[in-house]
Amino acid sequence: MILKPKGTYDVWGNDAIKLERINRLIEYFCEFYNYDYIRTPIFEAKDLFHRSVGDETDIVQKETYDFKDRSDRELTLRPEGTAGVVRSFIENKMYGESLPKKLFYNGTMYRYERPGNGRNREFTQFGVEILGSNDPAIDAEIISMPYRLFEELGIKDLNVKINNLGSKEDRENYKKALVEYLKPHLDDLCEDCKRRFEVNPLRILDCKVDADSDILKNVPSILDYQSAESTARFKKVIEYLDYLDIDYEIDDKIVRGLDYYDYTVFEIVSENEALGGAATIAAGGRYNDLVEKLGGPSTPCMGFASGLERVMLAMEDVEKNPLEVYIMYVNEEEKLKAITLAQDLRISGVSCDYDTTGRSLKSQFKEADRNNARELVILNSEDLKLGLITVKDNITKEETKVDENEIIDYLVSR
RNA sequence: GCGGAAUUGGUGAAGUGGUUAACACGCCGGAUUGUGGCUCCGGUAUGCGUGGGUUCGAUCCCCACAUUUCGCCCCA
Repeated sequence: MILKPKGTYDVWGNDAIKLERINRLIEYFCEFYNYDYIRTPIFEAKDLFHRSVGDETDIVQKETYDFKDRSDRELTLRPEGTAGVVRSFIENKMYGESLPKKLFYNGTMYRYERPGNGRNREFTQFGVEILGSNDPAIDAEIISMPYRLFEELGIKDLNVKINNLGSKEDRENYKKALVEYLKPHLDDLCEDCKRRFEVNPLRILDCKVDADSDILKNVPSILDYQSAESTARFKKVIEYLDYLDIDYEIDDKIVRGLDYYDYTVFEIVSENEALGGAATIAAGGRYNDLVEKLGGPSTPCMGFASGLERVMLAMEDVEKNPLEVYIMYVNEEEKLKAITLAQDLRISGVSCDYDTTGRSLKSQFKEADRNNARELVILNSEDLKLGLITVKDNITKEETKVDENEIIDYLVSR
């Protein structure tokens, strides 16, 4: 038997029902928030991700699927969605149109990782990007939109964590202060943090091992190293979130793993057993320098991405929509009637089905119940001769004999 | 990339170096000669992750690989 490649998975059964529901809600939300759908290629030039996500990040260092095509072009399966959208924004000169450009995408991403619960090599992200506005109201919308979406999906125990990384200069100033502070304590940090100290000291804030140590508890806060302008901006974001009635928690230890973030960054976390405790189901932030860095005009942007596999895990099981009509028959004459009746009902907008495995009538009843059928049509040769069809309400168990010519209208009306 | 655990039928699972690998659920059929969901009876086609090895003999022991899962790393 040939098995699916490691880190991939099939969506079917209850997961498929969940995914359909999520996708429908995404489209519904995006329409009402005025986002336009964008689809970009699943593979892009390798350089795009090196220059956007960052050469030194783990994602690019060890997780991308890189390959050469037959003409030796260096390509990479997209590990995230923002880079492609920004590339498309520049390449198609969308900056020439009315701004801001509000876009959403929903598709598969690829990272060569160790698979685990809610973590796959091929996974699906839904995300939103707003290009061309630095209004703090955008920040508030980018945070509140997925939050409301998750609420609508019935996900409980949502928690927003938010931080302000400020401008590049703000971060450089902070980095200096942080290094200064940590230097004398270096020996007391875990091995990973010693490495991070050299490569990317900001990420030490993320460390789980040392999180409870006094060293990290007393670490200088990045919020104290912001310019007046950045601090005022962040205050506005917070104010808007308050007005939108979003629960959040300012966490000055959040630094994201992608290099392009600045100013507002956030995570939406779900406390959920299926996810093994707390798991980030969406995250994002501002990236005001990225468009320029990739060769476009200076354009402030913000976006988020949400891993649909994790969203599915955080959701309760969903019931399949019940079947409206199940048609039962035993002999060939009745079967002919069943087939034509089924077609007529389906065209009339009534969902229905009938047996095709030669089951006994008893089993057909069971199958109808498995489909949660609301109405049972029980075909009977004797009745058919009189032009009658028996309909049984599967909830009240009441039976009615309906004239053959009125059966469609009768079932549509119910 | 590092470390641990797991892998038995449609599903959940018990079990043993040697004739028919339990039990439960599900499913199918019958009792009910065309109206079920309860009950009872019966059935469920060469099934022990894959490939090697040890052995007279392996589902059970050894090795490798694959997949899943937990922790680390990282992230959605």
